[in-house]
Amino acid sequence: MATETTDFSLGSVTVALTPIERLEEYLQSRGKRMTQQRRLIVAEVFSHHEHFDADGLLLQLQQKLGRDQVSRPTVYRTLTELVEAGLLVKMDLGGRAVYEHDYGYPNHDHLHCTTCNRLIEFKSDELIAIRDAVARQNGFRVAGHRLIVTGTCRECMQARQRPKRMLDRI
Amino acid sequence: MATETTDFSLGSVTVALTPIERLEEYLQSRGKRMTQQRRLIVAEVFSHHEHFDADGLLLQLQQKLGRDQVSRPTVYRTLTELVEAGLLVKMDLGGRAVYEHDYGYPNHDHLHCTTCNRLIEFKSDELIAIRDAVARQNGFRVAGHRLIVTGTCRECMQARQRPKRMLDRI
DNA sequence: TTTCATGCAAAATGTTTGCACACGA
DNA sequence: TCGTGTGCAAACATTTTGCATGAAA
Repeated sequence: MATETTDFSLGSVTVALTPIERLEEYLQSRGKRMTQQRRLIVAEVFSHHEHFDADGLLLQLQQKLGRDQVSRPTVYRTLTELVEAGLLVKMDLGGRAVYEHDYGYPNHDHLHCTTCNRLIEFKSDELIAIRDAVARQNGFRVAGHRLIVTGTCRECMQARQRPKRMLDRI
Repeated sequence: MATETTDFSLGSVTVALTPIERLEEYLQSRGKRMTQQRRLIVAEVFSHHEHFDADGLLLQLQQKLGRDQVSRPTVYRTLTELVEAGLLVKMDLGGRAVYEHDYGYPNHDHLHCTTCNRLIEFKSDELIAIRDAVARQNGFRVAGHRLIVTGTCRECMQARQRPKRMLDRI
């Protein structure tokens, strides 16, 4: 505790528009339309701050709204749009696409526990500085980055040490 | 040039065994067998240091050896083994699995040009230091990491500025 | 009233698997 | 020989697409 002084925790970013308003703005600028399905998807996606995939989102929508509100292709198409609109970021984790909030939330990176599959977020300005220095040296124009540190989280390490109480979290 | 002093270039690591010998050792320790197909795959994979995917490797094998030397499932199964054996590392890039050498080659990260799809390698000890500090603060046991910086490489930036000479590299 | 978006079913993509036969130790 | 590896075909999981219908602007 004494030697670790840098703060890797996340704050939040104040934004002028709600996610739905932000999407509306984006859609209008492209001659696209705000639909009932897009509203439902954005509302669900931004109702909590967790990482999710297309299938999980579809399931949530079906459970909360009934089976016939939003179809699978529309979920995929809308997720692509939300990424284009800057509301979400997409990352590839073990073959499937995982999404998380990018709007109203600071840029950050992840610790990925390969035992319980949890993602822990952290933020580091020093990392950005290194990234930009490397890019500069290579004449590379940075658009963004994705850092995923894989390993085992505290809970799973402890669970491994006392194999009495087996956690079956996925 | 004057302000950039840190060295991000890669060296190489001297190893006692050839990749095939290293695989042989791994296979024996597990009661598995060295086969003609595994030999062919390892030889092809380590004949040059480039990033590749399963499909590309299969194509290379078919072109150099004829169509009936190694099947697609065997390529996939063997790639999985080479990762387990520590000869290769696997990463997910835009939905598909991409492999690269891990044996006889230092750990490193990548700049990914989204225009020409090229991967530029770099190495940074400072990055490792930050990674480990974050992990320590979270009680996280690090197994490894994957950092991919996305953007546009020098050549594609230049090509964009003078749209005369169109590069059609993929 | 004209686009654009949706849903359905089917296709495409990338990867994995069951099973009979082949082969290495 | 004995058990592991292979190839084939089929299954699989995820994501994308063509097309007719439905709904925003």
